[in-house]
Amino acid sequence: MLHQPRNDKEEVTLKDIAEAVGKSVAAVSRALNDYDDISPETRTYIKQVAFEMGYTPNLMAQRLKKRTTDTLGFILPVLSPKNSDPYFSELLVGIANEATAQGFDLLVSTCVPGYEEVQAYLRLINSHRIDGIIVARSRRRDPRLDLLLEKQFPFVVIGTVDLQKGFLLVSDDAATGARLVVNHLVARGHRKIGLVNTPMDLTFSAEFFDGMKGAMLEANLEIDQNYWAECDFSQKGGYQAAQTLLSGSETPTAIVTADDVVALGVMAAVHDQGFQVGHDIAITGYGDILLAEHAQPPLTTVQRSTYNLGQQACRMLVTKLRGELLEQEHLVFKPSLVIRQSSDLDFWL
Amino acid sequence: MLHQPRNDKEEVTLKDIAEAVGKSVAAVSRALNDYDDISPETRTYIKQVAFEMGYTPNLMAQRLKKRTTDTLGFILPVLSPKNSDPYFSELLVGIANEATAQGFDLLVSTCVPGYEEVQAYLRLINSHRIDGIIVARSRRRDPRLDLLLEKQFPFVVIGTVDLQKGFLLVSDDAATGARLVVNHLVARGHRKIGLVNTPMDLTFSAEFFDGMKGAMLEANLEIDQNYWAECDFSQKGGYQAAQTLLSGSETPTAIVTADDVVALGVMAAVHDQGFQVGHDIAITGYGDILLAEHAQPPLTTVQRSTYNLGQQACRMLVTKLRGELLEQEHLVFKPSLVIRQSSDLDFWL
DNA sequence: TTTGACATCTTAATCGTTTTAGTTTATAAT
DNA sequence: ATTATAAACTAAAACGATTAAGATGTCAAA
Repeated sequence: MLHQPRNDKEEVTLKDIAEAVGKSVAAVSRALNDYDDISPETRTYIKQVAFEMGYTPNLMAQRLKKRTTDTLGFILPVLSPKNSDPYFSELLVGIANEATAQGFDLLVSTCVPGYEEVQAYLRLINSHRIDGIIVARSRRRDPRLDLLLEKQFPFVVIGTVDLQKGFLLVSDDAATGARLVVNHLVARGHRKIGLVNTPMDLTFSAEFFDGMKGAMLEANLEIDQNYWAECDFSQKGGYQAAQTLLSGSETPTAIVTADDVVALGVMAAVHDQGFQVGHDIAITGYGDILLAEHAQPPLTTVQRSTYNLGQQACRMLVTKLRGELLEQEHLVFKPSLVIRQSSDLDFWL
Repeated sequence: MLHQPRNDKEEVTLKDIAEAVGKSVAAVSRALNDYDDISPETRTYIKQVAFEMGYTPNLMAQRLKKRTTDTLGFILPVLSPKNSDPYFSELLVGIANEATAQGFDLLVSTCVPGYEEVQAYLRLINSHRIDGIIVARSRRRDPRLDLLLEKQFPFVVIGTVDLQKGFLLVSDDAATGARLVVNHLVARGHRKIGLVNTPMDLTFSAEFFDGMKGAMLEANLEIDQNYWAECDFSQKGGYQAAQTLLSGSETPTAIVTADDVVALGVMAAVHDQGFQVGHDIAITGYGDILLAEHAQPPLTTVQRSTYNLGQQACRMLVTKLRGELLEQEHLVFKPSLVIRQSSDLDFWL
């Protein structure tokens, strides 16, 4: 008997298959799910017929019954419509790729950080839309984490090494990254080292700052108030921060930044003030985005495998959701320094 | 009678509310959905109790019953893990914001363009996960569109003006953009104008090329084979393309590109070859990404409201899905020229 | 012949909604 | 007193899967 793929609008259901093969709906369901109380012959026959009829399970029915959605949530913080942080793009790709590989869907929502944000998380976790959520760019005293912990909702955090370790965590090691940068600059003879940091309420920025401070102390240096600014993750922010940094009577010989995009802005400002980047003033970034390599001059930066951060975060969360054993709940990637010309031209000849 | 919000793990269902208020499940459902065969008093009472008990509808049950998912799909093409195109980031934010505003979820998947891609679309539309899909960066003879048309699946296309108009369409007008650029350069006295285009199988690139060719013809110019290259959407691609362009005996006095990120690469290459961007060689981009404004020198480019493209695409698709009247099925944004120093320094004094 | 074990299936309940087709009650019209 | 109409509800059947519990038949052992 040949079963045509149904090409009308009607959807093929288990019931249709059951009628076609002359068995019960339960038998068909169990056959398709490889239960062993269905004889091998019937099983292959049923699968064959299901295939011929073009059966695809109704996900909503499955999800209702199984009380699971096989979907992860990710909320993209959006500062301004145009602002597209390469960090989040890369993270998203890592997460989405891994989700697909694991058979999970990824639900993406957006939100401007602030009060609304918690509401957005609340909506997402209260409506059975998703099984778990990925939180990126964690903050100190992060209300999102409080909420998720309180609601006992599964989640993984990307972006800090040092939170109260009650949940899954994936991060690069910002402090070590900062140390690498400072050590490099100090070895080149720099002593007046400025900092353009990202907002200090982010755990990343705080850890970066601590790392830098530590490395500076070891070199008997400290972070001068006059060489210290803070800005958001944008080129414009970096540009403006650098302008104030350079407005004083003395200028630093090196400027460390906590983000590549910010560094690009700093480079532009330094250039516009008549300095030669890499010669008069060394500049470093963080992240090693694609643009860093082809900046003018190419940007010394800290390599962070953002894609892997997203991928591993997703993998860990899925593993946990499946109830499988997780070898480690905290994953920290060691960063490495990528030395390019923005800090490698001839100083102090 | 006071109904406590239930704080145990159990979910509040219509049945719970029904028992609490002493009415039937149907009455509760109808009350919450504002049917007019429930008396105003009961309706407000039921709503009150539902609120107090912390009721949130089970989405999967609703979706199963209503046979709709209130979810849109978007497949992010990913060339390489690190490659994060600002265009797609901005598009995504526009789409996601509008989806949220319309009460829709957004499902994001990734895929490397090619054979797999159609499979990814097929999976998505076959499994009742989404009600409609947003297709970006359309191609000539796009297999994705063939598939969607064949399956009669609702979708909207972003990125071309000129397809067989059987579906929803949102686009900027690349041809006009190219014309603006060429007219500007010609007015500045340029006659040897090179082109670094993006891949010609994209409708965008083809339309850009046509626009440029037309404008050149009107100025009695043509696109010289020696000044004509093609590359993918990356700074590296632009860098390499520009290198081949500049390797000949004669060099163009202006290089038009079809993408800002590519333009940044071209600028780097031009600079590295010892030319001064904006003075020796004018360079233009397309898109007006944030980085364009702070490039060195700031990049002349075509303003495209990518955020709005995403937003409107989403809005149109949702309107269509709701069965509401759509004033127009094709929306084309007129681009405008943003003149900056990369094409505006002193030539031909 | 009875009993148990096993393989292979079926019945029916369930998930939480929505919706169709009534039912009940009160009030108004005949 | 009967009938019609409307208001305010309810019962039960969906939606399409999964699954617990039970049924049936076959075969071997007691």
